[in-house]
Amino acid sequence: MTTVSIPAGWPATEEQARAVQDRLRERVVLDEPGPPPGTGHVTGVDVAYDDERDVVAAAAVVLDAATLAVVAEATAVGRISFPYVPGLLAFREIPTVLAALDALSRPPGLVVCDGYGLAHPRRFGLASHLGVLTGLPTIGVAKNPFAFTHDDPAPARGSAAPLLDGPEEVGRALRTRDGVKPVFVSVGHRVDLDTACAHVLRLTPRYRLPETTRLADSLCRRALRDSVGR
DNA sequence: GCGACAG
DNA sequence: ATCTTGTCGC
Repeated sequence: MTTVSIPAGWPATEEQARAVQDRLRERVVLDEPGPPPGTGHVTGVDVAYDDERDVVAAAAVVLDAATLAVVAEATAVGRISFPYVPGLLAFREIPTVLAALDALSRPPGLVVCDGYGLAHPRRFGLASHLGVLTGLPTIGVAKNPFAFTHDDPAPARGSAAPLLDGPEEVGRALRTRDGVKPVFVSVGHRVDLDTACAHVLRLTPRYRLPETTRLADSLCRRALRDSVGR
């Protein structure tokens, strides 16, 4: 497990953070299909907080995309680098997530983030931000529709409906289990939306949320507990 | 102007 | 995100 500090020059205000997003957004690549589902590695990243202690723990879990077997894991802890502000989530999570990714012994392949990519007020959510900084293909899978709208997908697993920001499609409400609330998929970097959804369906053989995020979630919570003991 | 709003 | 035990159900 590695320890990270807040990077020099990290935004200190919302205005600065939005300026960073506006600048980095130009580097997002949207014209690649992305890695074929079921091949190579798929990596889940997630973060847990202890606001009381000002500590954040991140985890990265690498799965074999064909079997969903875990092939590598890493964690990192650091200080909380930004308050939670809707639309600026990346500034709270990214330094520690980058450290966890760096600590992996295997290449991550496609990275699955908790949250959004293109589905973002300025079209630059956490998944897009992480993709631009690492160069890796990324997608976002969120549990809530944020401020976006969507029709209810048909009840069967695999059904989907556009996730809309006004008239613009920014992602997809994707039903991963029969009759269960959908997840909200959006493109991060170097992956198209159809491919992103195909990956998410392969990652949900049993539960609503992808195995990647389930495993990363439990690992970062454990790392947070272990960082102080309890 | 105010509230809502990924995690 | 987080506060939080047992409990109902497959």
